[in-house]
Amino acid sequence: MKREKPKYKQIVDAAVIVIAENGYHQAQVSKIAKQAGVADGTIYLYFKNKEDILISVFQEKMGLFVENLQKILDDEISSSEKILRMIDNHFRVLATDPHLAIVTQLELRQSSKDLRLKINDVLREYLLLLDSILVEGFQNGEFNKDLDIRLARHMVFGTIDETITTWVMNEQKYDLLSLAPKVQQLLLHGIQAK
Amino acid sequence: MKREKPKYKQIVDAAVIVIAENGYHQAQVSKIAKQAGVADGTIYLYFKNKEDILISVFQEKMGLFVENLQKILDDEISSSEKILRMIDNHFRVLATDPHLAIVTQLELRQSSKDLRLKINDVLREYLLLLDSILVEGFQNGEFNKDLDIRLARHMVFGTIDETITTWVMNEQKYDLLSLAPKVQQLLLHGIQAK
Amino acid sequence: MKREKPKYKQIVDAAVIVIAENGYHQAQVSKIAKQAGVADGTIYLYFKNKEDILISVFQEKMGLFVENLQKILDDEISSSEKILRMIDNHFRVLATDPHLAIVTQLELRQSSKDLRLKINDVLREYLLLLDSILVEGFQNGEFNKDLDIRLARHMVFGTIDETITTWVMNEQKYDLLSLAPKVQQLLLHGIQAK
Amino acid sequence: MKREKPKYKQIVDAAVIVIAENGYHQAQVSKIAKQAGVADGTIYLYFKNKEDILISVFQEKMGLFVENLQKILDDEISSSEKILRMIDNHFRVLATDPHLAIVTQLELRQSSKDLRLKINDVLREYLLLLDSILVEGFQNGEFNKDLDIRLARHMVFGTIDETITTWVMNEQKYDLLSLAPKVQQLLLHGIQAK
DNA sequence: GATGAATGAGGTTTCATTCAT
DNA sequence: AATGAATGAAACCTCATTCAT
Repeated sequence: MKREKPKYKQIVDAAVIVIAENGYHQAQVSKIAKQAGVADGTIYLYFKNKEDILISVFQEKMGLFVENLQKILDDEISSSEKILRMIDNHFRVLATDPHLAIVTQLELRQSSKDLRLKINDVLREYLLLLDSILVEGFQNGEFNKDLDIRLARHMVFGTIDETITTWVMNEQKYDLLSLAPKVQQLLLHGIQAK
Repeated sequence: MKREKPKYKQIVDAAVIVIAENGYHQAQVSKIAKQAGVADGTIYLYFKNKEDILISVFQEKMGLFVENLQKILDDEISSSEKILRMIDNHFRVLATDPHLAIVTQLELRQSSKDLRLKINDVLREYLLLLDSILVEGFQNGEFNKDLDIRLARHMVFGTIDETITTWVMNEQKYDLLSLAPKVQQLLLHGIQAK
Repeated sequence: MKREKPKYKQIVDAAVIVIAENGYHQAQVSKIAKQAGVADGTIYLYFKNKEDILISVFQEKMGLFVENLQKILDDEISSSEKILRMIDNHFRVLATDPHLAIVTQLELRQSSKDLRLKINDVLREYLLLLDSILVEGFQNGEFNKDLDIRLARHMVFGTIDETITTWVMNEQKYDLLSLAPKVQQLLLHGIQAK
Repeated sequence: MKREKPKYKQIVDAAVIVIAENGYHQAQVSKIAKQAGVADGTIYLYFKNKEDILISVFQEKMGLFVENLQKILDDEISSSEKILRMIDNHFRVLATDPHLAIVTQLELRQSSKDLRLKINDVLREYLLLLDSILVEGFQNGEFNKDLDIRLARHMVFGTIDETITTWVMNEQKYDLLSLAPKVQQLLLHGIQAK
């Protein structure tokens, strides 16, 4: 399993840094290799091509979100509490890793449609977990039954994403985490049963 | 004023079509020129460079949104009704022009960070109008005063954007307009005073 | 018709010189462009890709052989005389253009199987003309009827080719043309009716 | 003497198979190593570099031709009969080993001029034996004294080579050996005294 | 104003070879 | 003797932009 080898992770981490600092279109393979401390050719022992590096970046890092969210789902807490924690987790992961925030919110979105479709496959897993919280909330009466689940998901994810993207675009000048409670309140108010 | 000359609009319209049909990275200047029925060099009589074409696309087309939204603001109706109409307008414009929907939701997002910052300047005008509705609603007691205006704006715009992007990614297979009432209900429920 | 433009021929001629002087694998597109006095990109206005340059070299230059051979065929002379003149023409063209001789006999043969198959299509035209001389000679009784036409063609072309290749490999140190009469005698003796 | 070690032959045989099946330009050292069942690095214990493998392929396999031809020369038979047997041997060896035929007639000819000059050194031994038959034939009056020995050699080898190459290019679809008698007749007719 | 031929910088990927184990 | 992970040089082609006509 290649992704357990240290160099695999070295290269993925290097890619995040290089993309964040130089921008997607200036993130040449040679730069990533240099940052990772390996030769250009070594990259191709661990990745099929450049696109494969970028997908791996997303998979590896998105894994953090999914893994944490999975744990949240397993806890015996109310659906509302799960939404709260999910938002907190989402904000916290990106607030903790400024490079990663730039990469996911701005840079990786410049990738070709092809690459973004693959990235979406990774994202889908995350959104499915979100859906399962929403479904649970509908069933136990915490959330408003009249809601369309798809739209509720759009609202939760769209609000989070827009909030973080704006924060990144403003060069992370203010404290993202301190926005979490208000976003939580806003979204819960939007979906909770009256 | 160059942008009143017929060729200016010809080229902007050609750009929308070429980008929608070929994708952002396959939208070469020569293709746009051909589609517009002018020579490559002619493009540079009307635009400073390629980026300038893309910004103009956004400005020209965004104009539709802003213009309509301005009219809505001028009407003597409740703030809630204004939000309703704004959402309807946003959905309607993009549902009516499939090429434009592809360009704004998918293709232009692949542009460089620089370009997207400039696109955001254009978008800001639209978001300021949205803000003015929200402020009005707070002041006249229609909307929940506890809300952070910035976050409320993220929620409204993020939800709309996420909903439309998902619709475009699904190849516009279902009827977008029929989702408008539910999105309206969802968002109003989220921001209205209790 | 691109191949009537002067730059097309400029580039083809430059390619012959660069390949002859540097060898097939050292004939980079940039070198050919420099020799032709044009920018690298200009090459691609006239040729689809590098392979296309090489095929064109062969087509353009092989054209000399075929054109001359066609004229010989049209003359009202004996079949033996036609063979004589064909050999003379073949030797003369290559003896006159040392660069071309290196390219056709040594360098172009290093090309990939794909390219060589395309080169063979060009060559086939030439061999068909040779066949038509042989057929005529069989029919008018000048050549030995027992001969298999395919093998006779192999003998004529194989002998000529081997003779010239050896001459090129010996750095064209001796006079190729002076070998022509003996090759003619040898081949005619081999195929003439007793 | 390294070339007596089993791995030396293993690698040479692997090279023939890999080149025949993948083509010269797709015959990477790593593929040859894999086919031979050794590590990449092991190749370099037996060969100086990749070119050395290819020269060795030619030397080892050409040995078959030379060895057989040497035996033919030692027989007490007429010079014409020796030519007959030489042709038969040449055809037979390649008809029997389709991989080898592809390698010698098509793939190795794509090698660099340098490599081909070295291959020619190997070939020279074979051509010298051919020359000795021709000289013998001139001296004992079997062959036409007027012939230039060099050109006669070109004719014999060129015809054989052209015939076999055409056969390989036609994917060895017809029976090569059955052409031998006609080629023999053709060449003998070309060189025999009248 | 309009043309379109010409420009030339820049990056991903392959693969022969090495060398620490 | 044998391994195989690591190296790093090298080149084709695209396309935004210019400028002579």
